[in-house]
Amino acid sequence: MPLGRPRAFDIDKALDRALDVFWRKGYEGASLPDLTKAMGINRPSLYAAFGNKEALFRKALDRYAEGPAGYVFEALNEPTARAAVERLLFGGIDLVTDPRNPHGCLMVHGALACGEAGDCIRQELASRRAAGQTALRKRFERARAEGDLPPDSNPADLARYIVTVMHGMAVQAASGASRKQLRRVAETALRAWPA
Amino acid sequence: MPLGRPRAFDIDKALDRALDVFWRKGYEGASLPDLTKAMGINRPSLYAAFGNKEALFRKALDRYAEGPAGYVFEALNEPTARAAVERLLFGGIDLVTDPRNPHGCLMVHGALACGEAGDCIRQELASRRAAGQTALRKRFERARAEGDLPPDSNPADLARYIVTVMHGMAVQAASGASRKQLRRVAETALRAWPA
DNA sequence: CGACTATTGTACTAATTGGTAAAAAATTCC
DNA sequence: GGAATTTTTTACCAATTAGTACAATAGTCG
Repeated sequence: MPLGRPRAFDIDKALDRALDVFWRKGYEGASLPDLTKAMGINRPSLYAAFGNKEALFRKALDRYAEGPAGYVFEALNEPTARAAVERLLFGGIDLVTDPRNPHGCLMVHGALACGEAGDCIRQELASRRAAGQTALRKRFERARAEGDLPPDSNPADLARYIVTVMHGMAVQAASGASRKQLRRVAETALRAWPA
Repeated sequence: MPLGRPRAFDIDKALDRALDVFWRKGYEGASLPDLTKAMGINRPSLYAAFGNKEALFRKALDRYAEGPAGYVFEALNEPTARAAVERLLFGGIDLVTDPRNPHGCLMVHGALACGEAGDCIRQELASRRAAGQTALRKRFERARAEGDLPPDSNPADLARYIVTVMHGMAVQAASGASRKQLRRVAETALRAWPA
């Protein structure tokens, strides 16, 4: 039980609200009034609890990775590369078209192009996307070593291809594509999968 | 020869500079000082010549569509659907990785997520992307009617798939992917093409 | 109760945002 | 050489940006 006046809001719920705002408007597009209003707190409370806008975004990003985007880790643990890819694609579609959330992917459109103020976050997102791609490549390398993928397949190329399709689908979702439409995209994309 | 004091700058060159700034920073991320500095003019000249920031962006967008993105029209005029798709993919890669330009696609990351101020441009970009996808679908419908695509192929799905890959590659390019890497992505994507 | 500690609300700051008023300057028309 | 017209320059505006100082408040500890 901490000392001093108790915090009057649920810090996790507030973070969820902040995540929602960043998800919908991006890092630079989300203003502090937007955030504080959605979080139901005033500005000094935000700064006391989260640091500043950038730190708040990073915490929201962590929450995004562990929560909504958590399916990625499960996908990588599927027994076969094919199963992993299917789960990645269809799980990703469910995420970026979830009616309860803003459509699209925070890691893609949180800060894809921005002014100097957001450059640091832009790089952070790019490096997280790259990390995801690397994890997938490693999964494919393992699959090839296990005979799950043919010896002439290229894990790096496959990983980049799958990630490219996923990012493209995030753009599609942000533009209003439906879950059904994206599932057909995923099925088409899977036709490129090595036999 | 127009009346009054002659304009001291080349309006087309200025627009090219503005396009470059928007391309690199996005609509909201590009500030007026960014723009005027790059264009080499001061603010009232910008407003007199282009209207306002939004009108300037729209003109830059038109220029983008006719100039750098002009390959799309040529691609759609290729004799076969397969040739059109290849030209679309590899031409798009050349565009989004052109060392002379900011990496990525203005129509994708010009305003993917933003505050209320940019919402109008966000919709404009989404509708232009949709228009491109529709044009591709029509091209595929024609191809199927001509026997160039198998009767059981789905033009709408194929168009959405190709556009998705292209948008994904734009994200990849904005994150630093090389031309060579994206060409391998395109080759992988083409394995999904109907025989 | 009183000391201590942390959060809250209000009010503020300095810088930046997009946009403009008004005068000076450069050209054409008569 | 004016009069008319348009662009340039400088200076400004109101609104918004992220961030903070400070006093009031609400708790725990002794």
